[in-house]
Amino acid sequence: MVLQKRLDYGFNGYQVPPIPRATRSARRRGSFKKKHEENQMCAFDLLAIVAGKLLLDKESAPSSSDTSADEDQRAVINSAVKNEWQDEEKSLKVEACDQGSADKNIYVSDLSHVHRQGCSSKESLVTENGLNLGLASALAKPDCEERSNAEKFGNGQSKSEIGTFASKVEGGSSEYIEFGDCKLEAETKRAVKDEPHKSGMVQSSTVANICNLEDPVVLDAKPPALVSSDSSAKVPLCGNPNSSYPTNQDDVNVVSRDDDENSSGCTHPITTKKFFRPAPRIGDRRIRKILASKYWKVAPRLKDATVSNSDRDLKPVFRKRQNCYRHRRSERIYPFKKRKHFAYSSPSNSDGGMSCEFVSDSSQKGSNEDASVSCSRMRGGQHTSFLPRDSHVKLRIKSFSVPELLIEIPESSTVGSLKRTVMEAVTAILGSGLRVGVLLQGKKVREDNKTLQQTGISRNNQLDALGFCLEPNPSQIPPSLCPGDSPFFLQCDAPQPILRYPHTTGVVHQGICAVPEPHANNLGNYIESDHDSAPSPTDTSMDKSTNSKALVAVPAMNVEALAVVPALRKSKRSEIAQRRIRRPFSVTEVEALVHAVEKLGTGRWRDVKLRAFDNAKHRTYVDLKDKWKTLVHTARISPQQRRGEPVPQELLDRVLAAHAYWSQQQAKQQFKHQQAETCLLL
DNA sequence: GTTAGGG
DNA sequence: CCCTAAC
Repeated sequence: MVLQKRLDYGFNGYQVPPIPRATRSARRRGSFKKKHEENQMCAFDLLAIVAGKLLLDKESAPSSSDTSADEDQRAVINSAVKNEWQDEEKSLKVEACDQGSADKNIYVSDLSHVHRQGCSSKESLVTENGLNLGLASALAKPDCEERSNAEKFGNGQSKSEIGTFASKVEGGSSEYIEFGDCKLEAETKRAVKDEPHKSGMVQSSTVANICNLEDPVVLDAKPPALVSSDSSAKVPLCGNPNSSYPTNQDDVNVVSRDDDENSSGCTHPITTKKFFRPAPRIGDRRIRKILASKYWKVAPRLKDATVSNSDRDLKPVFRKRQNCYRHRRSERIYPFKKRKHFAYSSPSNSDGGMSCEFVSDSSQKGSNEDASVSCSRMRGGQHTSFLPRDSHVKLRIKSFSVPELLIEIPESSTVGSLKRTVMEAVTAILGSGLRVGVLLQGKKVREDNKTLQQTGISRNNQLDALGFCLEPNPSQIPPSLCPGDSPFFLQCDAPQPILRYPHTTGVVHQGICAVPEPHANNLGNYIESDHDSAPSPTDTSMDKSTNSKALVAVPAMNVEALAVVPALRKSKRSEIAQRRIRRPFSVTEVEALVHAVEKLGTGRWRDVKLRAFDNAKHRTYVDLKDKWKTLVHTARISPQQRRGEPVPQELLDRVLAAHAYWSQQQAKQQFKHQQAETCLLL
């Protein structure tokens, strides 16, 4: 039997960094690190940073002036992180940053990373993803392994639940971080007078899931939707029913363009068909069990103030989750078809100098007045140079949730394998990069070049209507979509995309969150696969708009809802690979490749790389060799059989010609060799 | 570290 | 795009 579990996690608890697979050979070759560095994901990083901050924010509210508690917590986190990363080369360190009584935060920073990025250690740095992972792992333990460090956090602070810990992330802080091509700046500020925690993620049967059309069973299951119960939370719908994948290109993108693309000076927008191949029919007759997402929901919050203690909120959740685990027993893993799931590409790996920026303001609604316009708190220095000179819109993103996951795993799988599977799924999704969509009044704002003022986002009364959603990255995003002139603004209400993760299909269906509100009916989803393909019904969800699952970002007011952390297997971390994102060659690149091969011939891939792709860091000579291989193949097949961005026939002809020529040369060489040998023998 | 080829 | 063998 195959079990399908819908997993809804608060983003906070599920920040999984892209973990490169360190194969033995990779380690041996020392390419591990390089690969790792190549896998930068700005979009995700951004989110992780924000979420990570929240998660790590000082547990205690502004009232906390207990320095010893700070120390304790820091120590706890330190040990947790250390424990989590002990097998890593990097050293993590927890730092406490005092930013005023109301802004006490604890940061964990990967010093080496910081250093590498050239950031001043004095910056309020939030760790790279790694930290989040470590913490998440720690937090997850109570769930899957009895007690854990997570609880220690709380216990030491008279709070004993993760939720509580997470709920205290209200603190304000400023963060600056640079991820290669991405420069992020996040500023948050504690709103001292937060409204009572009243809302959280609750389930709503009114909102169905966006499910894989291929799986009627799943569709029928209609897992509960995750919606905000916070009446005050106006979460714009995320996603657009009509938004097929390509349209998303217009979405604000946190990532910068590819550097190597610039050399070509030409970018190629993704064609719709590329991303809409219908999910392969699997003929899956297995019975699938859809587990209500509630079991996986994170720290649901009760609307009424009766439950002010987030601890209480969390306990049930953990129990449920524990049950879930217990019920899953098996001995065999159904490994993910990872390649199928790494289809998203993240443009974040830009080699260029473009930097994107993210400014977040945490002003609460209660203190929104100060949130609308103000630049006074902008830090001086180099970072602000990326900020608009005019009035600043301050937004606050309380949390993001990881896109929904549907996982199939044999009943006979072990719990451990389930964990690994989930981990892989999450890693795959997040590791592939996320994009951020901006919604205003439920409508997607696609004009990336418009100013906030022009779109009306900057208007105070519109801030509440502003929403963000996470979307998996398309296989390729026109670099141009990340204009350096558009700083990123995010707000608290962040609906989250839903992701289906059927391992059998190898196709990820992505639904974008929707809000149960009647007017808010935007649904969007797309199918992504690692293959270029004919357009598939972009509306796996549209047809079933009612089925689309709503995952509403945690309302601005509750943060604790994010405490849920799925089981992470630190010990298996290294086994969870992060496949490089797929980055189809553009015609321009093909052109360059062909030209170089014409000149240098096959078999000199390193030279080809140096000659034509020297500044395209993500193109290794192996990539070029592989590309040539596929080019030759492509040239030989009929145009109808070709997929992906069409390569001009002229180029293909040259490919064949060059291939033939150099093959001949090679043959000649061999012949000569043989002759020489025979001569010697004679 | 490169190259070649299977997956 | 990954992985390995072979050099």
